[in-house]
Amino acid sequence: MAMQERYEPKTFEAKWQKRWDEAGVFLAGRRPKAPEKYVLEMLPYPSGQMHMGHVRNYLIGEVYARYYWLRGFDVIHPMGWDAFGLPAENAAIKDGVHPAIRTRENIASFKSTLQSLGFSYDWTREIATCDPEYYRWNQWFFLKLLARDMVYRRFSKVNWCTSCLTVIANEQVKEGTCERCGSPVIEKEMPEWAFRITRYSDRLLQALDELREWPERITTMQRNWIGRSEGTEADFAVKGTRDSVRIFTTRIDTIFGCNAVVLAPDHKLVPKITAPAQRAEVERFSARMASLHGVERIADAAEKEGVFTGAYAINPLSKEEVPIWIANFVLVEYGTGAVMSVPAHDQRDFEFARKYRLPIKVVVQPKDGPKLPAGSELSAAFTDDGVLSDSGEFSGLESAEARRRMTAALEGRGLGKGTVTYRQKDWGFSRQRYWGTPIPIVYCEKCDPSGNGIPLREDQLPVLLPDIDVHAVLTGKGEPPLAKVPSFVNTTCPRCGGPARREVETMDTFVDSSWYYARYLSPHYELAPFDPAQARRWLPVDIYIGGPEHAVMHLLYFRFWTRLMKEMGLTPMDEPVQRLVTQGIVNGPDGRKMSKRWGNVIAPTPLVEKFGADTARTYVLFAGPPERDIDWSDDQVEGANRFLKRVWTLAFQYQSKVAGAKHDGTAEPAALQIRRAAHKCLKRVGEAIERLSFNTAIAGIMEFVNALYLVERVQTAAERAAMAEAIHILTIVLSPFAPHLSEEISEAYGHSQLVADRPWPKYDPALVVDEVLPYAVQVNGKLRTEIRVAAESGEAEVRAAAEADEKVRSSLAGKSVRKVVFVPKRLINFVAS
RNA sequence: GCACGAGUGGCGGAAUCGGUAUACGCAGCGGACUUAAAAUCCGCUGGUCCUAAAAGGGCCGUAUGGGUUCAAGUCCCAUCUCGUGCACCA
Repeated sequence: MAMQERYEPKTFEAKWQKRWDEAGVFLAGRRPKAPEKYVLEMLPYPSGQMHMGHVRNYLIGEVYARYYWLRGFDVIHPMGWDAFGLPAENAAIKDGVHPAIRTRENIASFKSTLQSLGFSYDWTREIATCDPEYYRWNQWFFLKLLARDMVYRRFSKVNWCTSCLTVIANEQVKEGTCERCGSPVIEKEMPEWAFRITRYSDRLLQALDELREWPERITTMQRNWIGRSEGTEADFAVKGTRDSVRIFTTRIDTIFGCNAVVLAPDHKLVPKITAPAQRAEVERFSARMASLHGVERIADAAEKEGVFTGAYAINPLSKEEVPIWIANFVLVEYGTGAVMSVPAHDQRDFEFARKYRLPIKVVVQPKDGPKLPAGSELSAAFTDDGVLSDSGEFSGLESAEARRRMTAALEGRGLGKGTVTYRQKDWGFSRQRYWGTPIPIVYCEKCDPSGNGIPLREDQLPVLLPDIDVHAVLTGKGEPPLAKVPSFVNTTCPRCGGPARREVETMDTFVDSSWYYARYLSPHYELAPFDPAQARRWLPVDIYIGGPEHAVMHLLYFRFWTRLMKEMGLTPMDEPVQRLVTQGIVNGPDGRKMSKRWGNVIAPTPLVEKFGADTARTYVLFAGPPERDIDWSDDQVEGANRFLKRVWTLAFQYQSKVAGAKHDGTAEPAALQIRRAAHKCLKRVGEAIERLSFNTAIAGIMEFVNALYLVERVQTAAERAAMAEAIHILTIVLSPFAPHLSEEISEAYGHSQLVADRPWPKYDPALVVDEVLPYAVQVNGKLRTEIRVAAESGEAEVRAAAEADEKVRSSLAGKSVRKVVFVPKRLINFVAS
């Protein structure tokens, strides 16, 4: 079939998409004996409009997946939809469109856009988390985890809008008011369901060391998030009572410098210990702190404020009496909600002591250097470790040793212990939302008078999300939406069969995304969330690609869930993902983040219309390395399109002349030159793709095409065969990037087999080494000239050739060579004086 | 404040293990083709100095200042700027 002269991608891109689909070339599992690759991109939330940032994310996995298919692997490259969630529900409150309808439309739009770009997904494995077929397994996991005591009910602070009378999300709180109605938002204690992820804090932290193919900044963020700190808890007896205050500190070595004990304003001992004379002031302060929204209390951070309670505590080691204060900077939810204040060795305590004129006592001296002045003379806290002074029997010890001995002393007297504290909290996962997975719990007054909740039996799953009258139920006000649906709420108790009420909260969508990667392996499996045999074959995921904004929450939950699944015997490994890639943002042409507000959003569809899918793909991948942000550039898009046109024109020009040409005779120099370029390209592109350097892979193909344009003569049988081979190699190396163009050319050259189903040729090692190499010649490290010598030359020959060079001779004139540094294949350096 | 990452031509970027800095693309300039333009193809393109110019050559140059080394964009120390994340965490 003759090619037409012009490159018109519109005339053939859809054809190839159909052919790939019909041939089933991207169906995972079609090479059961081959080694496997699991290529996964974070599943998208299908919002209204797909933009190029999504496309970039998926293209990284796309090229990788297509490459490994060519390399003979069995590849799974699935796509699905994170279909539950807040935006669809908020939109429904606004315009009354049922979230299910909107979500279905958005999915259809996303899917057709992805298909128009020629993505190699195995669509037979598509999942949507809002399908009962999927979310019933969230419910199944919930029941299993409840049985393993990994789920519990607790009270927790939520944002409560005083006008909507409902819980709102953090991102809906704007400067302490509700984004929707502008009314004040307060913190309110509400019951919620939580997973005991903190039982795994230590394991999740330790295993980060093993994740060598994760970006360091992601593992660092997870470390900080988990926030492990080793310290000591110590009991300060409250003078004149039987109570004691338990404090947490990482610097027990400074305890002899303690001038006060400071409690959180909402610490439970506060009302009990406050002296009558101080009561009014303490209550006023506590009330003011409670009325502040959490965000404001932190925003006000600079100013440290506190109030004396009138009570005194006894230092368990020094036996000194110190006052008990309450202060805004102590948080009830961290550590024990109480600290010892040591102003000489903690900057925050220092500022506090200055403000309220509390005594400052130095008890740690620098190991070397001058001694610290008396506490009253200090200008800032000394927070480093050092040597203890004025610390009774512990004086003279170094800080680390003192911490061990003091902790042991406290333990011995039953007044404390060494502990580990984590910043990470348990994962509260219940939401007062409609558009999520119903929690399979009922409340029965007869069987469960305390309202702990009765789990359903597995055979009662799934609890289906009821259809609703959107206007009546999704109001954004009052009770949770499901509470307004009597047919859902009213049910029977699984124990006594009497009347009962269903749990009306739904699950956080992070539950959906914690295990979806395993569901792709057997998306219609009915006995369990997925088939463990498939898990053994495909897991862990080889490469996982997504935005760095998911560094902590999603990726920690995802790791946590993987451990749970292993303990349930479902999966073989501790960690879900071998290699993690976090891709950069695609900014608008103005360098600002794409957003409707700036009107700088670039959508894929018009681009595909104008230039074709292959240009869109090639541009995005050529623009920069995957992890870096890029600014959209229309000029560079034109450049990518020009390159593909050049490929087309090249193929067009040689089609009638070389298609099908074969020759295996002796290598003629002109033919050899073409073959060298082709095989070097093959090597370079393969290596670049493996290290995800797609921009240099494309640069390598461009250089190859440029070289083919400079070929002057293609006449002999050997030359024609070399050109035919070169164009064949070109279609292969180009196919992960511009697959439609590759197929079209390949077909025109008489190949009936799809490029997507052909092997990546092995490069010929003999063709990728040069016969003559350029050597840099340096004198004292400065470049003087470049010489060309036979590739197999050793140091002596290169040196002789270099010394024969005119410029080198003049540079060395009058000097004696003291040393010669020879780097094979690169350079020779004369060190002379 | 703490942690992490980045800083290379007019622009996007390349340099994989310490070994010829600026590959490839964009923009710009020149040429070919054309009545002309566009498109296409070919070539040039870091700064500065020597020279009328060319050829040729010298010096400087990867945020800044030091250091290690025969050799530094790359390693070490300090500083500046930008980005991201976390933040009264005891």
